[in-house]
Amino acid sequence: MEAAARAVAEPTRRDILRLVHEQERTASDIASHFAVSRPAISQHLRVLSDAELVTVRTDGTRRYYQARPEGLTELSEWIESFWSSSLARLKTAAEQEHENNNKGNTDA
Amino acid sequence: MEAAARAVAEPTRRDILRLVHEQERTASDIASHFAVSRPAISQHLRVLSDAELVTVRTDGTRRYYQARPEGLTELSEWIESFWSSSLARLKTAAEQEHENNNKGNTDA
DNA sequence: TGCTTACGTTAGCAATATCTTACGGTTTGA
DNA sequence: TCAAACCGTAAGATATTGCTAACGTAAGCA
Repeated sequence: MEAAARAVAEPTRRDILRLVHEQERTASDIASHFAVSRPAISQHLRVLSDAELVTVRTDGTRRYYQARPEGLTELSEWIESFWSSSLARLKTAAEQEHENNNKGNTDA
Repeated sequence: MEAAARAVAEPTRRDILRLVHEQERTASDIASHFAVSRPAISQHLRVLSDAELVTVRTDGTRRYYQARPEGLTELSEWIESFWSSSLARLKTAAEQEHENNNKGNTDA
C-alpha cells in the first residue's frame, strides 16, 4: 500500500493511470500525451509497475501498459477504515458542509 | 485532492491520522507516540492541516488536533471512479488472484 | 514580574524525487 | 547484414521533502 500511495501522489502518474485505464497503450503512445520527455514517462511507468498499479504486456519491441485497479484496493480500504468507524459523523458533517455551501453563495 | 494524496503518501502522517481519528489530541501528545522530534510532528500536522485532513482547536497554549475524514472524500472518489467503470473486471481479477494465491507458486 | 509549559517557525542538512541528455539492447524489415 | 523503431537505463542537475537544533511567541501560574 505504501508504494501505491506514493505512486498515486504524483499528478502525472495519476494522469497516466487514467490513460491506460480506458485501454492498454504503448509507452510512446502514453508519452505522446505529456509534455515531459519519454524517459521521464518510462520512469513513471516503472514506479506504477513496481506499485502494481499497471500490468505490462510485451509484443515485439512494444510494451503495452494497462491499469490494474486492484492495486488500489489496500489504499481504498485504508481510507474506508476511517469512515466505517465514523460514518455518522461523516454523514452529518457532509450535510452541514452542503448546507453551508448553499447558504454561502446564493447567487452573488 | 492533490494535497490530500501527497499528505497521505507519508507513513508518519498516516499514523498521525490514525491517532487523532480515535480522539482529539494535543501536539505534544501526538509527538510522544513517535520517535521523531516534536517540530517534525508539528510540520507533519501543518501538512495535514493544509490538506484539510485534520481540524485544530485551540485551548490556552494547547492545540487539539482531530481527524477530518471528509478530507479524503475526493481521493476516495478518484479511486472509485477507477472501479466503477471496471467492476466486473475487478471482481474476476480479484477472484483469480485469490485462486492463484491458494494454488501457490508451483513454478520456480 | 519571572518562570514554565506548549507549540510553531526558521535555518541548514541529508535524502529522495523528478527531470533531461546520452546511451544500450532488442526486434523488425529491406 | 544494416538501419530504423521502440523502449529502458545511467548519469547528472535541480527541486522537494523530512529531519534536527535553535529560537520566538503566547498562555498559565507563582
